[in-house]
Amino acid sequence: MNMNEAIDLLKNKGYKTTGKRKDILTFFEQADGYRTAKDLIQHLESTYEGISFDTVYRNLHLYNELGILETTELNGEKHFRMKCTHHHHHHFICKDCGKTKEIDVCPMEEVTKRLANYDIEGHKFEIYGVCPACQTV
Amino acid sequence: MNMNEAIDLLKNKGYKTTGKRKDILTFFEQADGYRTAKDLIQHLESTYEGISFDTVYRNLHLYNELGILETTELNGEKHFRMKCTHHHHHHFICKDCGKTKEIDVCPMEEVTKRLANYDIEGHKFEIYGVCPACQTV
DNA sequence: TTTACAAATCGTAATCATTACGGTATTATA
DNA sequence: TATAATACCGTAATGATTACGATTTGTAAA
Repeated sequence: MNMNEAIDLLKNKGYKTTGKRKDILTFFEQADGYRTAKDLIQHLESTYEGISFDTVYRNLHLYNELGILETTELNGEKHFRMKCTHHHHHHFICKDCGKTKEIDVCPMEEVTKRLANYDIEGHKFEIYGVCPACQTV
Repeated sequence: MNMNEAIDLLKNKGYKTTGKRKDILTFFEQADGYRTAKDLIQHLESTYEGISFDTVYRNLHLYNELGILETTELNGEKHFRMKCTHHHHHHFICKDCGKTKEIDVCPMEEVTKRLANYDIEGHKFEIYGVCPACQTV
């Protein structure tokens, strides 16, 4: 998902494309990794002083519902990033900068075989650590 | 990890084995799956009316540090279960009853190869859904 | 078995992320 | 440009978790 696809999606669904909505998309497009609501608020404050929590969280939820953003929970805080739409994969997540690296390994085919009578609704596979750019040594 | 191992560990480390601590262990031993702090408080209330949040959370953290419990974050709430100490594996987690099923599949060997310059500190692989016992059909 | 003291607990307040809401402003489009 | 639906603001409420001074309790030495 990118900026233009997201804006088209908003328009097609009848949502208004406000300046704040565009700026939120730009923020995540440039982030290239996971960011929190707090990160976003801090970023938006420079342009929109006193922006409301309501606006931020409402739009994060909207984008999540529309499949513009994907989310994960780390350290008791929700993190968001632009949704990867091209093919199924997982992520290494850098705990310092939040940037992600695609991992094209998924063991679900094998796992599904072993859970014959289970109703599988989803799965999560994430690798945590420090990316090369953030290593101080 | 089981009740007796946990109590021995507490004693060896110089922690006191109070009635509440034992009851918390019993609760998780019988749970056979993930439970929240709220679940635990509700259970303890029947024996210890007005038990303090401090007591509950302090002991959950202690048990987590000592490797008696393991934890995961679901729906914005921390969930705890007795730690599996025998060998490395992952879990299917039933969203209705919290019970888990061991999954002896872990793709980390392959993943490690693909993250040569990355400092890997941990990973999470969980499968979510409904277990056979909770399926209403 | 008392005593002494560190550890554990209580009762409650504070914190942090998130959600909710009534009133106002803005956007899309007719 | 008028209109109505949508978005936003300012702020209060919620829910999980953390924190803290005062009090109680286990443990082990005397």
